[in-house]
Amino acid sequence: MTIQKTLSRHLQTALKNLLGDALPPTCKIGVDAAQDLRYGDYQSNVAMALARSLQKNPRAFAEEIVRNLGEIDEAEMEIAGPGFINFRIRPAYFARKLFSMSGDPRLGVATTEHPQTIVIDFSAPNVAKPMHVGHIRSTIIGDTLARVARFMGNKVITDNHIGDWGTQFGMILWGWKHKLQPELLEKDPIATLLQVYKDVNALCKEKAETLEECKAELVKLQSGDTENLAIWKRCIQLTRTGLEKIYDRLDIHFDYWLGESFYNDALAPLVQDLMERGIARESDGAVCVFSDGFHKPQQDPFLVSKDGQWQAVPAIIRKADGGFLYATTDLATLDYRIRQFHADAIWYVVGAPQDKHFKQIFDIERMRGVTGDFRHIAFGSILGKDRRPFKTRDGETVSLQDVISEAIERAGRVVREKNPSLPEEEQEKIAQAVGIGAIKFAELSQNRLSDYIFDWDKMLALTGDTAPYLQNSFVRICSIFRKTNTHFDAITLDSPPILRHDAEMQLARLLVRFAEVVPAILEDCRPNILASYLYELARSFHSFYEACPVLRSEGEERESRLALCALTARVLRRGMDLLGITLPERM
RNA sequence: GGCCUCGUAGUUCAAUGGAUAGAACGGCCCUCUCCUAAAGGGCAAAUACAGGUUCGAUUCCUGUCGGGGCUACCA
Repeated sequence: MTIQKTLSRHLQTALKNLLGDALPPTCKIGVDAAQDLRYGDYQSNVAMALARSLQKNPRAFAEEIVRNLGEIDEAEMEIAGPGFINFRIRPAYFARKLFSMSGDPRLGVATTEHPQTIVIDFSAPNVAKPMHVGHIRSTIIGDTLARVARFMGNKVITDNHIGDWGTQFGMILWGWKHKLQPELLEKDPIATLLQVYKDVNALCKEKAETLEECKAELVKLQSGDTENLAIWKRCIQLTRTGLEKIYDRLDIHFDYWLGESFYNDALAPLVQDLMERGIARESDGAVCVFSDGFHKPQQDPFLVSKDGQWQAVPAIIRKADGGFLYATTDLATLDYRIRQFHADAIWYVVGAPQDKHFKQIFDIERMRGVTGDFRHIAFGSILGKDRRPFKTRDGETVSLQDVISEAIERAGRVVREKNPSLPEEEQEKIAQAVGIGAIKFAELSQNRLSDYIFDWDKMLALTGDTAPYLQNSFVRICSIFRKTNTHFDAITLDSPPILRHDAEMQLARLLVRFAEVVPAILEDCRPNILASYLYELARSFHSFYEACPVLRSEGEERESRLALCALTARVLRRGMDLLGITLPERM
């Protein structure tokens, strides 16, 4: 059990003793890690929170609680400020926690009490278009959430819902037939397809007749024309091959690649069903679902004023021309995931601008009686230097491939400079771990909802609050263990470590919190709390490393410090694994 | 117009309603005979504005100003 929970239980007992039935059953007994060491290690606000409804003085009530608790093994308590109960954990208790943690492969992290089947939908690039920086957020955040959810004991299914059936295929098909240079296609399929798309797109703006021809190609494809289907399949295959290369480099993998086209046959029956059940109806020739969730302006995010009348913004599921849309496919996809995967939860890692779309989808499912934990895990936009979102429509943005290559190159320059004696092969491996780690960590250490400005130097920075800083702390530990006979994994403690130095205590304080931090990530799907925890841990380790000699200390102090290093290494490795970042043993 | 969202050091980002608002980069000082200096230790520097709720507000509510997004047949 985490320290947080242990202390919380103590408080609960005390409050029951004091209040009996007067204790509201829903009362959350919060115990938090203190933000400042002056106030101890953990703190609770219950006294202040309850004082008002009990008509008691918060400070006096806090004293009552502490008196009722009496002496506890774990910590000393004191009342401070307006009624905080501060806990100062006894070093011996920290040491005991570290001892039990070091014998646990999960490092104290409990699995979830209610394991679920969770489908996570992320990345989802379009066919025939390369991934650009805009895909970084969904891809990296989604992958980390999948890793964490899995580690917590859930059954996780990752699904790359690629855009393989959009209207862009009209242009691509036309371009394939009129513009394609086969030799270029061999060399770099995705870039060539993108160029074809861009050229045709430009051409369509000039010549209306080309646009018409493109539309005709799309209709042919959709009605099952053999030639067009073959080209379409080839495009998907080429794209997928190219994408897999990038995903491999990023060490990100999907259980399924069920793109939009997979659901084609399900769309017509779905619309039919929704109409028969009275959920969808025709409006202006299109088939729409008008959400019934809200009806008053101000409360309804889907209401819009049209011709002076308030009316709902519908989710259109069939166009007047009979075509289906994004919303239709998403409904069919959700059905499939419930039916085939038996999903309890479906998480969509998709940008914040699509907020309304998902509200509509989830609302329609509610109207149909489909239940589940559906979440739109939104994230902010990546902005250009001008603070405006990249306009992906023009295709003028930075490709993900370029970001990755540049990152590895920059890291490579530093490795060669810092560690010229290493074999070239190993230098290259380190450059990969450092470069890709830097990209991932830069993404994961931000609050997912904030917009941020794309900046090469920031995303690829190698000093400061970055992956290499964390990797370096691990490397320092490996370096210590290279000079002893044991590997850090082989360390087994006979007794709890000794914590005398401030730096040792601080490290201990952070190490035991790993078990509190990991489950908290999924409460709000925020990987950045893990990233910032790991950064803090690495910082604490670096301080410890400067202040406390390990190999040059003696006796039980040496053993104890070795144990602290070993445990730090294991927490770093597990934590970075949850973030999908590789830790090199030297750099 | 309506709805959503954001506004924090020079810059880029943090902060489940908690105590003296954290970092990083940049700037200015120190520290390699010592387990890797991709490091450590210091200094200066910020909550857009005005009200309200609360013992306590960067966080919740209202308004103003300013950015961005969405607002029926693209995905």
